[in-house]
This record gives sequence, structure tokens and C-alpha cells, in this order.
Amino acid sequence: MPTIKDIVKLTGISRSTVSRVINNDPHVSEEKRRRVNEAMNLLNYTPNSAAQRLRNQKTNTIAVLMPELKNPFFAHLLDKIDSDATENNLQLLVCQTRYDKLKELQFFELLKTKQVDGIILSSLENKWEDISIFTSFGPIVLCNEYSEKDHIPTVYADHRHGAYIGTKHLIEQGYHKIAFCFDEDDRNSKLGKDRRIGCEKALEEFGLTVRKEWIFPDTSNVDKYTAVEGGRRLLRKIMTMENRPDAIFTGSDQVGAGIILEAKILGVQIPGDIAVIGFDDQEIAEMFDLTTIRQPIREMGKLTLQQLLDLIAQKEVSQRAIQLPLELVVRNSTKANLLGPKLKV
Amino acid sequence: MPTIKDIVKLTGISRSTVSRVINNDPHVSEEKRRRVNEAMNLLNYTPNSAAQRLRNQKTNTIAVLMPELKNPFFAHLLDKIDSDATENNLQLLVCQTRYDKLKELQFFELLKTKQVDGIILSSLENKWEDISIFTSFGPIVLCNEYSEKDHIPTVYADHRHGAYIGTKHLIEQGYHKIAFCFDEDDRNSKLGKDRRIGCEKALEEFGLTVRKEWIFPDTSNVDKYTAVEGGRRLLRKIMTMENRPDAIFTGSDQVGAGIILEAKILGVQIPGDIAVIGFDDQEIAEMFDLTTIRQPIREMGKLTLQQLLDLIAQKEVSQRAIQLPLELVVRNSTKANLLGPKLKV
DNA sequence: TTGAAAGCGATACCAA
DNA sequence: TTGGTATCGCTTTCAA
Repeated sequence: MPTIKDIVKLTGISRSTVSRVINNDPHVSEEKRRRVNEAMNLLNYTPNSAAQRLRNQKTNTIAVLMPELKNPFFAHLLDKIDSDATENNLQLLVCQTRYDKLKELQFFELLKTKQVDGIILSSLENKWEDISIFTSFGPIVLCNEYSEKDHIPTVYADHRHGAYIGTKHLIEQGYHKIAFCFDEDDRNSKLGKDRRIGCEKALEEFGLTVRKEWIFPDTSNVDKYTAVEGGRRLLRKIMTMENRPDAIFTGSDQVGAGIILEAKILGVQIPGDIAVIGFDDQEIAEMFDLTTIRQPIREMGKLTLQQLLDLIAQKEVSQRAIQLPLELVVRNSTKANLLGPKLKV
Repeated sequence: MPTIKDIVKLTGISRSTVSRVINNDPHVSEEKRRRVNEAMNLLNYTPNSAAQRLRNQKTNTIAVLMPELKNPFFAHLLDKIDSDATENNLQLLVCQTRYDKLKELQFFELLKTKQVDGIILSSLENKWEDISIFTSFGPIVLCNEYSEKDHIPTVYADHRHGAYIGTKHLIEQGYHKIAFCFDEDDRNSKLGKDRRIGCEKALEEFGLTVRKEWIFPDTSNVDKYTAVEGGRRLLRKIMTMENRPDAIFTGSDQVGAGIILEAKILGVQIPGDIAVIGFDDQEIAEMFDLTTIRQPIREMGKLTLQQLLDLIAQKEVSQRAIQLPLELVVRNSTKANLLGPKLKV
């Protein structure tokens, strides 16, 4: 591969000037610029990025940490981040933590070893306290997940409100025996806790209370089956209960789809016997006619990258924590019970 | 950030020896090794990867080119490649071509600028002739797609046979008016062409012929709607035809799912009125009880990375082109027509 | 506008 | 086993 030296040899022009041409420095005469460009084309020259990185202390690369790519939510998030990254001449490194604390921590070495200029964190396996020390090595922006401390650069959706409007919708449709199945992972993120708060708020407004036996954790991540299978198991479990809920509010469209699929097998009517709400509004929700809470993935990706770029450019970010609204998408899985609202409000 | 110099200052030991410790060179006394390690821990030292890249001419990073991440087939492929890459201390750069020839070409600059040690190409927008020149800048391995020239390092599935067994299955189940909907993208890859050959072979064996009006291109990529929507449109179109096929062999599970969804709306019985076969065997195929052709994604990812690693290590790869078998997964979307095989063989 | 030279942070050859 | 030094390829300051 040709280097600057080869251009120097060919043109007799100094490396400084050649470098100036490469970097579009205006202080170069037109004639030299032309000769350098000619030589570069002739030799098929491209600057060596390792040398540039070393010299400039900049990689034009960022890492996106996520639990796993085969979860379509994260694949879409990565897709959106990539759109904007490409526009900004940034490379993207995929980093799957696979729900592993240690793996997650290891990825932060990328910042120390200067392999990336910054990190987007879309899942949180460790406590923020254990991660925050890495911010001294480079900027980190949280996306989707969020921690208690709101002085962290974060972009997240208002899951509390999302859970609230979902629950409220169920109640208004006449369902008041509502089960919840959310990722209970409140060790690190406030996400699960916030959802529960939102649900409770809606229930309280209608004079209802949460029943402990109707709260189910999403165990698909820990037990290594798919979220769809998780939904199937959940419904089977629920059907063995004596006092059954008449609606299930789930933490993902996959779980919701699993419930609907298993219902068909068990002869359970959706929404006649049991209503279902998903989360995210992925393509699968539409396919299964599943009421869900839409996540603004496009905006989350865009704003997250923007924050990161601002931090890399040393500009302080305008807002540290950005909260985005969540939206209810009504489909047939929560159609009003034929008997009309069972509840007197 | 501390550098080797800081370790030298702190310990009085030369940079050469420090470097040896970093790289586990055995020719270092235990005492010095201990002192260097102590200092490294004390200063929280990590080698600067840009410097290592420059010096070693190696990045430990590879790029994976694919059309788009939101296609679950590619998300899964990337996931599998990543598993093995992580084991080999390789970073992965995501590169979405978004079905764009120019974008694809631009990604090969990564090889020229030494940002990656090699490239995995899982889609092909340009002709191989236009890409092959880049092999002089670093190794490139084709995965999934394949070109006419079989001296290219490639891992691909036997789509000809896949199409053959799928078609044969349909015929044996009593369907002999078979429509095909495959990506017609044979400008660059042999994939589409091979599928057609496989279909024709099966038809011929049973004395049937292909009907031109029953061959449909998959236009979702070009027309910018989802593959599921593509399936829906396809069925609507077919239902307007006078002479309708009684089975549809599609190029993806998404298209198959779209057909099944639209059938429900139109009151078309699957498989009673029309049978459907998908391709890939993604989770969605199981959900929709869709007969499909299973792709060995796990093996494809593994073997592809192996080939690339061999090429990077300068070992010639043992086999240039590896062909993997495709497997029929029978589900209810192709259940034998109740009237029994219509065909006298 | 141009060029000489220092330096980014590591590795490896050579000599001791 | 150890250390001095050249080198990887580029950018940037300084002086001309």
C-alpha cells in the first residue's frame, strides 16, 4: 500500500503539503494541489487510518452495547443509530452483552484502549455506579434504559406513562383483573419499577389494586427460551390458576404474540376470555392484531447519537436526560368485552 | 491516559521490557515482570490500540456487509458471526448497504484504509468483477450469496436443492399449480437463478412445466414496503387472476406470513385453497405454522468466519467454496389437499 | 505558501 | 535477559 512517502517521491512535494491536500487545508497553491491529487489517484492512495487515529486521537468509531441482536427491538434501534452514524462518517461496532455483566464491563475497555470515541449503552447489566468510572475515558450515553441519577446523558421513553395508559385502556375496555408481565430487572434500571408505578397509578384511579399473584416476571432472558415461548408458558400457567386475570399487560410484543398463539391452541378467546397488550409496536404486533405501546425508536436513536456527538465534540449536551413519550396503539387484542365495561367507575 | 513512557518513569525499566511484559514474552525475569505489572495496575494502564494497529498492521476488526439489519435473517447471521468473532477477540463493524451499489463499494474502503483486517459479504449489490479488485487490499469472504466463479472464498447454501425439495414436496402433497415468488436479483448472484433451476427440475420430474404468469418477483426491496406487506399484495394479486395457482413457493418466511395473514382477511383457506412455503425457517415460520426451507445460519456464520480467519492468517483456506445443505421443514401450510394428490404420477 | 522536524504510542531488531 | 533505537504513517508547529 502506498503511503505519503510515495506521493512525496513521485511529486517531489513535501509530506506537509501532501497532508494539507489530504485534509483540504486552504493554504495550498492550486498547482501543487492538482499535482498531489494526480499522484494520489495514480498510486491509488488512501490514508492509513491507524496512523490518523494515533495522531489525531480520534477513531470515528463508536460502540453500541445491547443485550442481543436477535431481539428485533435492538436490531431496529441499531439500524436507526446506524443511519445517522453513517451520515456523520462514523463506524459502528456491535457489542452484544448477552445479558452478561462481565461481558458488558469488558466492552468498556474499548474506551480505554481508544478503539472507539464513545459508547451507546442500550442495556444495563451492571449498576451505574460500576460503569460510571469509565466516563473518565470517554463519553457514554444511555439509550432506552435509564438509571436513577438523572445527571447521566440519557434518552429514554416514559415507561411509567406507557404502563399507565396501557392499564387505563384495559380498565376502560372493561377489564379489571389485570395481570402484568414485565422484566423485573430493577437491580440496575428504573425501567421495570417505573412501569409498575404507572400500572398501579391507573389501577388506583379506578379504585383497583394490584394482586401479587398476577404479577409475573419475564424469565425468558434468564431461562434461555424465546420471548414468544415465554408468552406461551405464561398463558399456560395462568390457565391453571383458580382466580384468573381477564387481561395481560406484557413487556414485549413477542410475549404478547406467544400468548395469542398459545390461546389458539388452548381454545382461549382473545380478547373474549383474556385481553393482551404488548410493548414496542414491532411489526409482529400488527401481524397479531396486538394492542401495544409504541416506542419511538427512530427518535431515541437520533437523539442518543446527537448527545454522543455533542459530548465527543466537547460541547456540553443541551439536555442531560431526554424523556420521550410513549403512545398507545389500539388493536383487536383489547377490544371491549362484549358484555360492556364490567366496571362501574 | 498513561502510556508505556509512564511505566518506564515509574519503574525505571526500559520500554522494550515493558512491551515484552505486555505481550507475554517469556524472556523477562520474574522480578521485572512483577514490577511492570504492578505499575500497570497502579496507573490503570491499557495499551493504545491505535498505536498497536499502526505498528502491527493489524486491527483485529472485521466488517460484515449486509443489506439491512431489520431483516431478521441478517440480524441472526450477524449474531452468529459475532459469537465466534468474540471468541477470537475480533471486533465487528456493522455495514448496511441498504441495497445500494455505491454504499457497498464505499465500504470496501475500510480495507484500503486499514480499518479492518477482512470483510464478510453477505449480500451482493455489485458484480463480483467490480468487487474482486478489492481482494488485493485484504481478504473478502462471501457468505450466503454466491457468484458464478467458484474460486472465491464462499459459504453458501444449496438453494437449487432447497427449491427442488420444496417444489417436490408441494407436488407430492397434491399441489401442481405452483406459483413462485423469489428475489429475481440474478444480476449479481446466482441465488435466484439457482432456485429457479431447482423448481424446474422438480416440476419436470413430474411432467409439469413452469407457467410464466405464475412467476412473481419479490419487489419489497425495490418498492420499499416490508416483505410481509409484499406477501399480502402478492396474494391479493393472485386472487384477481383467472387461472389461479394452488400453491405459492416464496423466497422468505416474511412473504409467506404475509400471504397467510392476507388469506385470513380474504377468506382464503391455507392450505385448503392455497398452500404456502416460506424460506429460512425463522421464528415467524413456526408462529404461522409455515412450511419452509431451513437455512443453516449457525454453520454458515461459523464456516465463513473460519475461512476469513484462515485468509487473514495467510493460511490458504482449505476449501474455497463451501456448499451447505438446505432442509425442508414441513408444517401445516402445505398439508396434503383433502382430496388427496390431484396428480397421477 | 512551503518544508523540516517532532511526536502520537507501541513493537522489534540488534547489540550488549 | 535487557535496553537503545528505528519505525509504523500521519499531522502540526515553527520557521522560512
